[in-house]
Amino acid sequence: MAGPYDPHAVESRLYERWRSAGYFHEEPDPARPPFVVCMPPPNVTARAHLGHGSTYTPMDVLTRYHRMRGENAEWLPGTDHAAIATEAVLVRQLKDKGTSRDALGREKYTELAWQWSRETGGAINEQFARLGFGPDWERARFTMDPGMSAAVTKVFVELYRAGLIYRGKRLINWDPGSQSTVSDAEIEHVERETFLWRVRYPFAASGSARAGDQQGIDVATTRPETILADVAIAVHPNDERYGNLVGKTVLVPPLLKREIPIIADRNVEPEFGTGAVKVTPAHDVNDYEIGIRHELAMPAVIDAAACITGSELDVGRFAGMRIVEARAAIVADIERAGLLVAKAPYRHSVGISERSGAVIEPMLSLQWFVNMKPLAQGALAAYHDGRLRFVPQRYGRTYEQWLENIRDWNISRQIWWGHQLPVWYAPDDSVVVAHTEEEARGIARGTLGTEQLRRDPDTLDTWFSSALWPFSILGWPQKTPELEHWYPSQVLITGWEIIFLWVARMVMLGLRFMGQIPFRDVFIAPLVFDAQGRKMSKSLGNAIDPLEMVERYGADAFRMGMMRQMRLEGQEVRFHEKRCEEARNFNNKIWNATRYMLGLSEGLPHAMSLPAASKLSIADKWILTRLHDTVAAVSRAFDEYDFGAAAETIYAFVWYEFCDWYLEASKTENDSRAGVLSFVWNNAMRLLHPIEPFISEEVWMMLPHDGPSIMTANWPDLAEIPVDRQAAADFEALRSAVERIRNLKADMKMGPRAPIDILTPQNLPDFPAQILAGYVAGTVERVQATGASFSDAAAAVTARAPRELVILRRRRELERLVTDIERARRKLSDAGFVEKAPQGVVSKEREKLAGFERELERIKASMEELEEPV
RNA sequence: GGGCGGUUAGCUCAGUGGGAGAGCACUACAUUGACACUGUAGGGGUCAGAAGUUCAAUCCUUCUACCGCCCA
Repeated sequence: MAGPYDPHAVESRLYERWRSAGYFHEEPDPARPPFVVCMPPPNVTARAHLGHGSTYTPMDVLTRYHRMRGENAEWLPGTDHAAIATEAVLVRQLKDKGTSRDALGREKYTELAWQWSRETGGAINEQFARLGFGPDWERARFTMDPGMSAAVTKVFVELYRAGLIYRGKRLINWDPGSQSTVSDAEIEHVERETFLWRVRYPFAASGSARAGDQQGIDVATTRPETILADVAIAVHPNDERYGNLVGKTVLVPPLLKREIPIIADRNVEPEFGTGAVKVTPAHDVNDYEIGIRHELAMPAVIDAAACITGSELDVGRFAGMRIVEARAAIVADIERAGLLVAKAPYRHSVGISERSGAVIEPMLSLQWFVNMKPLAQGALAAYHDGRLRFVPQRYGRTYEQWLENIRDWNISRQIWWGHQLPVWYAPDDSVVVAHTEEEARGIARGTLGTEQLRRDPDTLDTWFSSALWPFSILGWPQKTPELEHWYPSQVLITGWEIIFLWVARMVMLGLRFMGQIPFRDVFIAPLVFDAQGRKMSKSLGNAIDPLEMVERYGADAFRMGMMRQMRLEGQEVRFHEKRCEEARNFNNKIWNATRYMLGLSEGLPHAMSLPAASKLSIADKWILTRLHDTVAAVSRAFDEYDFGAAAETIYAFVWYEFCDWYLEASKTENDSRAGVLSFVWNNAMRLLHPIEPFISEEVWMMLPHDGPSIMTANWPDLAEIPVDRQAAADFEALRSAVERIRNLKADMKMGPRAPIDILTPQNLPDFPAQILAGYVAGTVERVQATGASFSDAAAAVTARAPRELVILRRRRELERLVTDIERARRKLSDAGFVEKAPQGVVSKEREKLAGFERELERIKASMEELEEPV
C-alpha cells in the first residue's frame, strides 16, 4: 500500500462487490424497526448535478447509518417520466431530423419516448452508483411502470367520483413553446427590462365625462397588447383621487369601441403607477381574481399560439399578430390617438418556461383540476398537531402558508408522453371517467345510451404520479408486505422549492388513500451555489459536475467535502471545490495512518477486543474517552440531520486527535497500543462509513474485523468504549506541557525534530514522561518532584533552554493569567453577580479563579527556580 | 407589497447569556521511520450599526443599513 491513496482503484471494485452481495437489498422485516426513505425520483432525462450531492448524499448516509444500527433500512429508488422535460428533448431531436411530433403520430411518438427513456434512463442511476449511493436497486421503479399507471388511474377515478377532480374553465399557465399548460414549478421568473406605458382611457360619451379638464383615466401597464381584452379599470376604494369616478365608464383604446366600467377593489395597489389598473381577467392572475369578485366577463384575445385572436372580441387590424408585433402596433395606435401619456423604462419579472424558454401566458382554458381545499385541511392538521415535522423547522411555515392559500391544481397537459387521462367524451361532450375503456363504454351505454366515445388526448401533470410515490412505489393498490411494513417512511429529503408542488401533495394523497401521512420528518436539503453565491447555470458556465469531482478526488472525498459544508439551519451551500481537495488529503491521511498501524512490529491483534483496563496507558484512556464522546456526538448529529456537524466531528477526531496525538504517542512502544489502535481505528472507520463508504470499507477490511463488510457491521457501541475522565484530563495537562516545550523550541529557533532536554519532575510517571519526550524529540531529565497531582507535575515540565527564553515564555503565560485572575476577581467582587447569577455559574467562576491561582503559583515557583543559579 | 434567511479573522463558515473559534490563505521553521495530499509554531476580529432587557449581550428584544431567496 505504498504511495498516496487511490480512490479509483478501490471505489468501483467495492461498489460492485456490495451490489452483487445484495447489501443494498432489504426485505420487509417486522422484527426490526423500519427505516425507510423514498428517493425523490430524478427525471429520466436528468444527469447528476451538485443538487443531488446535497440532497441524495444525506439519504445514502442515513440509510447506511440506520442499517448499521440494525434497523430494517430501505432506500427506495426510481425515476420519473418527466413528461415536459422528456417531450422537450424529443421534440428537439425530431426537429433536427426534419420531422415533428405531429407528423409521427401519437402511437409512434409514444413508442419513441419509451425507447428513448429505456436507453438513457439508466444513465443517472449509474452516476449515482459512482457517487457511492446504495439504494435498493432491485426495487427501482419508473413512474410509467404498469403498476404505477394503475395507481394513477385508480386515484384519478376515485377523486373524480368523490367530486375532487373536475373539468372547468380556469386561468392556467400556457407555454406557447411546448403548446401545453405547465405547472408553477416549471416557470422561472426572470427580471426583464421593459417599459411601463401610461395609457389614457377616455371617458365614454354617454355622459360620464365630468366637468373640468380631465378627459379620462390614466392607467399604467407593462402589457399593452392585453388592453384589447380589458373589461374594467380598477382603483382602490379608499383612493381619494378616484372615488368619484367609480361607476363611470371609459372606452378601451385604441379601438375606442368598447365601454368598460371603473370599479373599486381592495387588491389594487394605490402606489403603483397611477393607482388605477386595467383589469384583464383572461390574461392575468390578479385580474382573474378581481374578475371573479366582480363577476366580470372574461374575454380572451390571445390564442394558444401566442397570437392576437378575434374569436371573442373585435380586435380590429391586430388579429393574427404575434404578441410582440401586436404590442408595438397597439402602442403606435394609442400614441397616434393622443392617448399615450408616458413611457418609461421599467424592470419587472417575467415568467419563462423552463423547458421551451417561451414567455408564459396566463390564459383562461378548459382543463382538468383537483379541488384542493378539502384535501389541504388534513394536510394542515397533520402539521399543526405535530405528526409532520420539518427540519429546519422554519420550512413548516412555507408549507402552512401554501396550504392556507391553496388554489385548485391544474392537472391536464397537452402532451403525449405520460399518463393519459382516464376520461372519455360522448358525442354530446358528456364526460365518462373510468379505469378502462371497457368500463367507460359500459357506463356510457347505461347512462348515455351510446358507445361512441373519444378519449381525452391530454396526459396528467407529472406531479400527479409523483404525489402517489410513497405508496405506489410499495405496490399500492395491491396489498403487499412492503406496503404494510414500509408505509409510512421515516423521512423525506428534498429541496425546498418543491415543498408546495410535491411534499404537500404527497401528504394530501397519502392521507386520502393510506389514511396516514407518508413520512414523519421532512428534511429540507440546502440548495447548492457556486463559491460566489451565484446559482449554478449552464449560461454562467459555473456549474460543477459532481462526477468530475469524483474523477479528481474520489467519491468519498466529494461526499465528505459536501457534508462538511452543510449546516443544520443552512438554506444554501456555497460549494468550494477546495473542500473536496481537503477531504482527499484527509483520506490520504487515513491511508497513511493505516499503513503505519499495519507496519507495527508486534502486528495488530486478531481479536477486536481491548486490552484489560489495568493495562491501558494514559494515552489509551484519553483516546478511548475521546472516541466515546465522538461516537455520541456523531450519532446525535445524524439523528438530528446535522450532517455538517457529523462530518466535522469525525474529521476532527481522526485527524486532530487520533493522528496528531494518539498515533504519535503510540510511537513510544508499549503493550497496549496495538490493541487500542486496532479497536479505535475499527470504530473510527465504522463512524466514517456512512459518509465515506469506500475508504472506510477498504481500511476496515485490512484491520482485524468481524463480518463480510463494514456495511453490515454494527454501529459503534458506547457501552463497549471505556471512559476515564481523570486520565483524559491528565493527558490534556500533558498536551499543554508538550505545547510549552514546542513553543520554547520555536523561540530557540530549533527545528521541531532537533533534540532537547526536558526537565521533568520525578513525580511524573515514566510512560507519560516517555511519550512527552517522543512528542518533542526530547530526552527526559529528571528534576525534583513538584506538587501532589499529575497535572502539577505536568505543569512544571520545562526544557533546558537559555534561561532568558524560558523566563520570557513563562512571563507571557503569567501575564495572561494575571489578566484572567483580575477578570474573575472583578466578577466575584461584584455584588450583583454573586447575588443574582445562578449558583452554578458563581461556583464555576470561583473554581476557575482557584485554577488560575494554582496555575499562577506553579509558574511563580518554576520562575523562582530559574532565577537561582544553576 | 407579504414572508424567510443572512451580516463573526483576508476568504469560506462554526459557535455560546458568563474566558471570541475552525479550515483555507498568509509568515517562519522542519526534507519526512505513516503521511509534503505532511508536520510544528505564529500574526490576524470594537462578532454590520444603534437603542433596550439583564448582575452580565457576539448571543435575547426592537429599530436601521446592506446582501440573498421565495410568494404576490
